[in-house]
Amino acid sequence: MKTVFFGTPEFSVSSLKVLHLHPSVEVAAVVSMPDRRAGRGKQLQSPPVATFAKENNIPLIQTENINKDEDALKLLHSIEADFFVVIAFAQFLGSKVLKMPKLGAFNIHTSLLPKYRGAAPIQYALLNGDKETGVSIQKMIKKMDAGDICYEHKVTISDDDTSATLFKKLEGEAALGLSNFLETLVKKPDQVSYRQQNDSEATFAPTIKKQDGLINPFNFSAPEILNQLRAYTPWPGLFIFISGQRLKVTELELFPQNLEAGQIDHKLGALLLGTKEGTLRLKSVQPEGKKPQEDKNYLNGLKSKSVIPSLDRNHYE
RNA sequence: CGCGGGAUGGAGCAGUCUGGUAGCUCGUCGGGCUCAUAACCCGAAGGUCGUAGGUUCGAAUCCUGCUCCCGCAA
Repeated sequence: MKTVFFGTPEFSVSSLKVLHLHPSVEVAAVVSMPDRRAGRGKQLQSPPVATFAKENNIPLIQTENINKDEDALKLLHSIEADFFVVIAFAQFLGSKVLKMPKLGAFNIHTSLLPKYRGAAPIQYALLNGDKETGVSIQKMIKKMDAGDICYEHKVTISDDDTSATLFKKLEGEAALGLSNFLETLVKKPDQVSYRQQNDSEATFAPTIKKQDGLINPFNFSAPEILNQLRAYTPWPGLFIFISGQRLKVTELELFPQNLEAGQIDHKLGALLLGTKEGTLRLKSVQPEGKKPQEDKNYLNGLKSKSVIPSLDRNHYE
Protein backbone atom coordinates (compact mmCIF):
# COMPACT_ATOMS: atom_id res chain seq x y z
CA MET A 1 0.00 0.00 0.00
CA LYS A 2 1.17 3.46 -0.81
CA THR A 3 1.11 6.23 1.71
CA VAL A 4 2.30 9.79 2.12
CA PHE A 5 3.48 11.05 5.51
CA PHE A 6 2.90 14.59 6.73
CA GLY A 7 4.90 15.76 9.73
CA THR A 8 7.54 18.17 10.92
CA PRO A 9 9.14 17.93 14.39
CA GLU A 10 11.07 15.24 16.17
CA PHE A 11 7.78 14.08 17.62
CA SER A 12 6.56 12.69 14.30
CA VAL A 13 9.71 10.81 13.41
CA SER A 14 8.89 7.68 15.43
CA SER A 15 5.62 7.30 13.57
CA LEU A 16 7.32 7.84 10.24
CA LYS A 17 9.72 5.06 11.16
CA VAL A 18 6.80 2.70 11.81
CA LEU A 19 5.50 3.34 8.32
CA HIS A 20 8.92 3.19 6.75
CA LEU A 21 9.70 -0.20 8.29
CA HIS A 22 6.28 -1.73 7.71
CA PRO A 23 6.63 -4.59 5.21
CA SER A 24 3.47 -3.88 3.26
CA VAL A 25 3.55 -0.09 3.31
CA GLU A 26 5.48 2.05 0.90
CA VAL A 27 6.11 5.63 1.96
CA ALA A 28 5.93 7.24 -1.45
CA ALA A 29 6.65 10.73 -0.16
CA VAL A 30 7.12 12.83 2.96
CA VAL A 31 5.68 16.32 3.28
CA SER A 32 7.22 18.73 5.76
CA MET A 33 7.76 22.39 6.51
CA PRO A 34 10.62 24.27 4.83
CA ASP A 35 14.05 24.59 6.48
CA ARG A 36 14.35 27.41 8.96
CA ARG A 37 17.07 29.33 10.69
CA ALA A 38 17.12 28.20 14.27
CA GLY A 39 19.19 27.88 17.39
CA ARG A 40 22.06 29.97 18.67
CA GLY A 41 23.91 31.29 15.64
CA LYS A 42 20.72 30.97 13.60
CA GLN A 43 21.89 28.10 11.49
CA LEU A 44 19.64 26.83 8.76
CA GLN A 45 18.03 23.64 10.03
CA SER A 46 15.84 21.03 8.44
CA PRO A 47 12.79 19.71 10.25
CA PRO A 48 13.66 16.32 11.78
CA VAL A 49 11.13 14.59 9.57
CA ALA A 50 12.75 16.08 6.47
CA THR A 51 16.14 14.92 7.69
CA PHE A 52 14.85 11.39 8.16
CA ALA A 53 13.39 11.41 4.66
CA LYS A 54 16.68 12.51 3.15
CA GLU A 55 18.64 9.91 5.06
CA ASN A 56 16.34 7.15 3.89
CA ASN A 57 15.94 8.32 0.32
CA ILE A 58 12.26 9.02 0.60
CA PRO A 59 11.00 11.67 -1.83
CA LEU A 60 10.61 14.89 0.16
CA ILE A 61 8.28 17.81 -0.36
CA GLN A 62 8.94 20.91 1.74
CA THR A 63 6.39 23.64 1.44
CA GLU A 64 5.03 26.56 3.40
CA ASN A 65 1.44 25.90 2.37
CA ILE A 66 0.54 22.59 0.84
CA ASN A 67 -2.94 23.78 -0.16
CA LYS A 68 -1.61 26.49 -2.46
CA ASP A 69 1.55 24.90 -3.76
CA GLU A 70 0.57 23.81 -7.28
CA ASP A 71 3.70 21.76 -7.92
CA ALA A 72 3.37 19.91 -4.63
CA LEU A 73 -0.32 19.23 -5.23
CA LYS A 74 0.39 17.84 -8.69
CA LEU A 75 3.08 15.60 -7.32
CA LEU A 76 0.91 14.38 -4.47
CA HIS A 77 -1.91 13.63 -6.83
CA SER A 78 0.32 11.63 -9.13
CA ILE A 79 1.28 9.31 -6.32
CA GLU A 80 -2.26 7.94 -6.08
CA ALA A 81 -1.76 7.04 -2.45
CA ASP A 82 -3.99 4.60 -0.60
CA PHE A 83 -3.91 6.67 2.56
CA PHE A 84 -2.20 9.64 4.19
CA VAL A 85 -0.80 9.83 7.71
CA VAL A 86 -0.60 13.21 9.38
CA ILE A 87 1.06 13.87 12.73
CA ALA A 88 2.25 17.22 14.05
CA PHE A 89 2.43 18.70 10.58
CA ALA A 90 1.79 22.30 11.61
CA GLN A 91 -0.43 23.04 8.61
CA PHE A 92 -4.13 22.62 7.85
CA LEU A 93 -5.03 20.29 5.05
CA GLY A 94 -7.69 21.55 2.67
CA SER A 95 -10.31 19.33 1.10
CA LYS A 96 -8.32 19.18 -2.12
CA VAL A 97 -5.63 17.27 -0.29
CA LEU A 98 -7.94 15.24 1.93
CA LYS A 99 -9.79 13.85 -1.09
CA MET A 100 -6.71 12.42 -2.76
CA PRO A 101 -6.09 9.14 -0.90
CA LYS A 102 -8.51 6.28 -1.54
CA LEU A 103 -8.89 5.23 2.09
CA GLY A 104 -8.64 8.71 3.53
CA ALA A 105 -6.20 10.78 5.52
CA PHE A 106 -5.57 9.72 9.08
CA ASN A 107 -4.40 12.09 11.76
CA ILE A 108 -2.74 10.98 14.97
CA HIS A 109 -3.81 13.37 17.69
CA THR A 110 -2.40 13.33 21.19
CA SER A 111 -5.51 13.73 23.29
CA LEU A 112 -8.71 11.80 23.93
CA LEU A 113 -10.88 13.48 21.34
CA PRO A 114 -13.13 15.43 21.34
CA LYS A 115 -11.13 16.92 24.18
CA TYR A 116 -8.34 19.34 23.23
CA ARG A 117 -8.77 19.73 19.51
CA GLY A 118 -6.03 21.88 18.05
CA ALA A 119 -2.31 22.48 18.17
CA ALA A 120 -1.32 21.99 21.80
CA PRO A 121 -3.29 19.09 23.30
CA ILE A 122 -0.43 17.83 25.44
CA GLN A 123 0.19 21.17 27.09
CA TYR A 124 -3.50 21.70 27.79
CA ALA A 125 -3.84 18.35 29.52
CA LEU A 126 -1.08 19.46 31.89
CA LEU A 127 -2.46 22.98 32.24
CA ASN A 128 -5.73 21.55 33.46
CA GLY A 129 -4.04 19.12 35.78
CA ASP A 130 -5.49 16.07 34.00
CA LYS A 131 -4.56 12.63 35.28
CA GLU A 132 -4.79 10.97 31.90
CA THR A 133 -4.65 11.78 28.24
CA GLY A 134 -4.15 9.61 25.21
CA VAL A 135 -3.64 9.00 21.55
CA SER A 136 -6.49 9.20 19.06
CA ILE A 137 -6.45 8.44 15.38
CA GLN A 138 -9.16 10.18 13.43
CA LYS A 139 -10.13 10.11 9.80
CA MET A 140 -9.62 13.68 8.80
CA ILE A 141 -12.41 15.89 7.57
CA LYS A 142 -12.31 19.55 6.71
CA LYS A 143 -13.12 20.54 10.26
CA MET A 144 -10.09 20.58 12.54
CA ASP A 145 -9.68 17.36 14.54
CA ALA A 146 -13.38 16.58 14.22
CA GLY A 147 -13.26 13.41 12.15
CA ASP A 148 -14.49 9.97 13.21
CA ILE A 149 -12.26 8.18 15.65
CA CYS A 150 -10.86 4.86 14.55
CA TYR A 151 -8.30 4.18 17.25
CA GLU A 152 -7.88 5.35 20.81
CA HIS A 153 -5.48 4.56 23.60
CA LYS A 154 -5.29 6.09 27.08
CA VAL A 155 -2.05 7.24 28.69
CA THR A 156 -1.60 8.07 32.37
CA ILE A 157 -0.11 11.42 33.32
CA SER A 158 2.07 11.27 36.42
CA ASP A 159 2.46 14.16 38.84
CA ASP A 160 5.99 14.91 37.79
CA ASP A 161 5.30 14.87 34.07
CA THR A 162 6.10 18.04 32.15
CA SER A 163 5.51 18.70 28.49
CA ALA A 164 9.03 17.46 27.91
CA THR A 165 8.41 14.03 29.41
CA LEU A 166 4.82 13.70 28.27
CA PHE A 167 5.79 14.49 24.70
CA LYS A 168 8.34 11.73 24.83
CA LYS A 169 5.81 9.26 26.25
CA LEU A 170 3.20 10.16 23.68
CA GLU A 171 5.65 10.02 20.81
CA GLY A 172 6.13 6.35 21.61
CA GLU A 173 2.43 5.76 22.19
CA ALA A 174 1.55 7.48 18.94
CA ALA A 175 3.95 5.27 17.01
CA LEU A 176 2.61 2.20 18.78
CA GLY A 177 -0.94 3.29 18.09
CA LEU A 178 -0.19 3.79 14.43
CA SER A 179 1.42 0.38 14.29
CA ASN A 180 -1.68 -1.26 15.83
CA PHE A 181 -4.03 0.66 13.60
CA LEU A 182 -2.09 -0.31 10.49
CA GLU A 183 -2.74 -3.98 11.24
CA THR A 184 -6.40 -3.44 10.50
CA LEU A 185 -6.07 -0.75 7.87
CA VAL A 186 -3.59 -2.61 5.73
CA LYS A 187 -5.12 -6.07 5.93
CA LYS A 188 -8.82 -5.39 6.27
CA PRO A 189 -9.55 -1.77 5.40
CA ASP A 190 -13.29 -2.40 5.44
CA GLN A 191 -13.19 -3.60 9.04
CA VAL A 192 -11.87 -0.38 10.52
CA SER A 193 -14.42 0.77 13.09
CA TYR A 194 -15.35 4.42 13.25
CA ARG A 195 -16.88 6.31 16.15
CA GLN A 196 -18.37 9.74 15.73
CA GLN A 197 -17.22 12.53 17.99
CA ASN A 198 -19.70 14.34 20.17
CA ASP A 199 -19.15 17.89 19.00
CA SER A 200 -20.89 19.39 22.02
CA GLU A 201 -18.18 17.99 24.27
CA ALA A 202 -15.33 19.38 22.19
CA THR A 203 -12.75 21.59 23.87
CA PHE A 204 -9.89 23.40 22.22
CA ALA A 205 -6.17 23.68 22.73
CA PRO A 206 -4.93 26.67 20.76
CA THR A 207 -1.26 27.26 20.05
CA ILE A 208 0.83 28.27 23.06
CA LYS A 209 2.44 31.67 22.67
CA LYS A 210 5.68 32.91 24.13
CA GLN A 211 3.76 35.45 26.14
CA ASP A 212 1.80 32.70 27.90
CA GLY A 213 4.97 31.91 29.83
CA LEU A 214 4.82 35.18 31.77
CA ILE A 215 3.74 34.37 35.32
CA ASN A 216 0.61 36.34 36.08
CA PRO A 217 0.01 36.27 39.83
CA PHE A 218 -2.98 38.59 39.50
CA ASN A 219 -5.09 36.34 37.32
CA PHE A 220 -3.94 32.88 38.36
CA SER A 221 -3.80 30.94 41.61
CA ALA A 222 -0.73 29.17 42.92
CA PRO A 223 -1.94 25.69 41.85
CA GLU A 224 -2.74 27.01 38.37
CA ILE A 225 0.75 28.44 38.03
CA LEU A 226 2.20 25.12 39.16
CA ASN A 227 0.33 23.48 36.28
CA GLN A 228 1.64 26.14 33.92
CA LEU A 229 5.17 25.28 34.92
CA ARG A 230 4.61 21.66 33.94
CA ALA A 231 2.79 22.56 30.74
CA TYR A 232 5.29 25.18 29.60
CA THR A 233 8.45 23.15 30.24
CA PRO A 234 10.59 23.25 28.17
CA TRP A 235 8.80 25.78 25.99
CA PRO A 236 8.09 28.63 26.38
CA GLY A 237 9.09 28.17 30.02
CA LEU A 238 7.77 30.28 32.87
CA PHE A 239 9.30 33.66 33.43
CA ILE A 240 8.83 36.75 35.55
CA PHE A 241 10.38 40.21 35.77
CA ILE A 242 11.93 41.09 39.11
CA SER A 243 13.93 44.23 39.87
CA GLY A 244 14.48 45.01 36.21
CA GLN A 245 15.69 41.54 35.38
CA ARG A 246 14.03 38.78 33.44
CA LEU A 247 14.04 35.54 35.39
CA LYS A 248 13.20 32.14 34.05
CA VAL A 249 11.52 30.13 36.80
CA THR A 250 12.53 26.50 36.72
CA GLU A 251 11.19 25.18 40.05
CA LEU A 252 8.18 26.17 42.08
CA GLU A 253 6.49 25.00 45.23
CA LEU A 254 3.60 26.05 47.44
CA PHE A 255 4.62 27.98 50.54
CA PRO A 256 2.50 28.45 53.66
CA GLN A 257 2.40 32.22 53.86
CA ASN A 258 -0.13 34.89 53.04
CA LEU A 259 1.02 37.45 50.51
CA GLU A 260 -0.99 39.77 48.31
CA ALA A 261 -1.17 38.97 44.63
CA GLY A 262 2.01 40.22 42.99
CA GLN A 263 3.84 40.80 46.26
CA ILE A 264 7.44 39.59 46.44
CA ASP A 265 8.98 38.65 49.75
CA HIS A 266 11.87 36.60 51.01
CA LYS A 267 12.07 34.56 54.14
CA LEU A 268 14.76 32.17 55.33
CA GLY A 269 16.39 32.14 51.93
CA ALA A 270 13.14 31.50 50.09
CA LEU A 271 11.97 33.83 47.32
CA LEU A 272 8.20 34.16 47.63
CA LEU A 273 5.49 35.40 45.28
CA GLY A 274 1.92 36.05 46.30
CA THR A 275 -0.71 35.00 43.76
CA LYS A 276 -4.44 35.46 43.34
CA GLU A 277 -4.78 32.54 45.70
CA GLY A 278 -1.90 31.04 47.66
CA THR A 279 1.79 31.81 47.82
CA LEU A 280 4.54 30.26 45.73
CA ARG A 281 8.20 29.82 46.42
CA LEU A 282 10.30 30.47 43.34
CA LYS A 283 12.63 27.71 44.32
CA SER A 284 14.93 27.79 41.34
CA VAL A 285 15.41 30.76 39.12
CA GLN A 286 17.56 31.58 36.08
CA PRO A 287 18.61 35.15 35.25
CA GLU A 288 19.52 35.88 31.62
CA GLY A 289 22.96 34.68 30.78
CA LYS A 290 23.17 32.58 33.95
CA LYS A 291 22.57 29.04 34.94
CA PRO A 292 19.55 28.10 37.00
CA GLN A 293 20.21 28.73 40.66
CA GLU A 294 18.47 28.20 43.97
CA ASP A 295 16.42 31.11 45.23
CA LYS A 296 18.70 31.32 48.25
CA ASN A 297 21.78 31.90 46.12
CA TYR A 298 19.95 34.35 43.91
CA LEU A 299 18.96 36.31 47.00
CA ASN A 300 22.54 36.29 48.29
CA GLY A 301 23.66 37.94 45.08
CA LEU A 302 20.96 40.60 45.37
CA LYS A 303 21.82 41.26 49.01
CA SER A 304 25.43 41.70 48.06
CA LYS A 305 24.34 44.32 45.54
CA SER A 306 21.91 45.87 48.05
CA VAL A 307 18.96 45.24 45.76
CA ILE A 308 15.56 44.51 47.25
CA PRO A 309 13.58 42.20 44.98
CA SER A 310 10.24 43.47 43.73
CA LEU A 311 7.89 42.58 40.93
CA ASP A 312 8.03 44.78 37.81
CA ARG A 313 4.35 45.55 37.43
CA ASN A 314 4.66 47.33 34.11
CA HIS A 315 4.45 43.96 32.36
CA TYR A 316 0.86 43.52 33.43
CA GLU A 317 -0.74 46.68 32.09
C1' C B 1 29.22 36.31 9.95
C1' G B 2 21.32 37.32 13.64
C1' C B 3 21.39 40.13 18.86
C1' G B 4 23.17 39.88 23.80
C1' G B 5 25.01 38.30 28.91
C1' G B 6 28.62 35.45 31.68
C1' A B 7 33.51 32.73 33.55
C1' U B 8 36.65 36.09 40.54
C1' G B 9 37.88 30.93 47.48
C1' G B 10 32.41 25.48 48.05
C1' A B 11 27.55 28.77 46.20
C1' G B 12 25.51 33.55 44.40
C1' C B 13 27.59 38.27 43.28
C1' A B 14 30.80 43.22 43.49
C1' G B 15 35.35 45.09 41.77
C1' U B 16 37.01 45.97 35.21
C1' C B 17 35.13 52.37 32.46
C1' U B 18 39.30 55.94 35.92
C1' G B 19 45.72 49.47 36.28
C1' G B 20 48.81 49.70 42.23
C1' U B 21 48.87 44.27 48.16
C1' A B 22 41.04 40.70 46.31
C1' G B 23 35.68 42.41 48.67
C1' C B 24 30.13 41.48 49.79
C1' U B 25 26.03 38.06 51.03
C1' C B 26 26.18 32.99 52.33
C1' G B 27 28.26 28.13 53.23
C1' U B 28 32.15 25.29 55.86
C1' C B 29 35.26 24.54 60.41
C1' G B 30 36.31 26.07 65.69
C1' G B 31 34.46 28.71 69.94
C1' G B 32 30.47 31.54 72.67
C1' C B 33 25.25 32.55 73.94
C1' U B 34 20.63 29.69 74.34
C1' C B 35 15.86 24.87 76.91
C1' A B 36 16.55 25.18 71.72
C1' U B 37 17.19 26.88 66.60
C1' A B 38 17.34 27.89 60.10
C1' A B 39 18.45 33.28 64.96
C1' C B 40 22.64 36.08 67.41
C1' C B 41 28.14 37.03 68.87
C1' C B 42 33.63 35.96 68.24
C1' G B 43 37.45 33.64 65.40
C1' A B 44 39.64 30.58 61.29
C1' A B 45 40.54 28.06 56.82
C1' G B 46 39.89 28.55 51.66
C1' G B 47 41.23 32.29 45.44
C1' U B 48 48.06 31.45 40.38
C1' C B 49 40.55 36.35 39.34
C1' G B 50 38.41 30.38 32.53
C1' U B 51 42.84 29.71 29.21
C1' A B 52 47.26 31.41 26.02
C1' G B 53 49.98 35.47 24.68
C1' G B 54 50.82 40.99 24.49
C1' U B 55 51.31 46.24 26.63
C1' U B 56 53.29 48.04 31.54
C1' C B 57 57.78 49.23 36.86
C1' G B 58 53.12 46.82 38.06
C1' A B 59 47.16 43.57 35.00
C1' A B 60 41.05 40.55 37.88
C1' U B 61 41.27 45.49 35.53
C1' C B 62 43.90 47.58 28.91
C1' C B 63 44.79 44.70 23.82
C1' U B 64 44.60 39.94 20.88
C1' G B 65 43.62 34.61 20.15
C1' C B 66 41.14 30.26 22.30
C1' U B 67 37.74 27.20 25.39
C1' C B 68 33.35 26.60 28.10
C1' C B 69 28.23 28.27 29.95
C1' C B 70 23.67 30.89 29.17
C1' G B 71 19.43 34.45 27.62
C1' C B 72 16.81 36.42 23.26
C1' A B 73 15.42 35.12 18.57
C1' A B 74 13.44 30.86 15.28
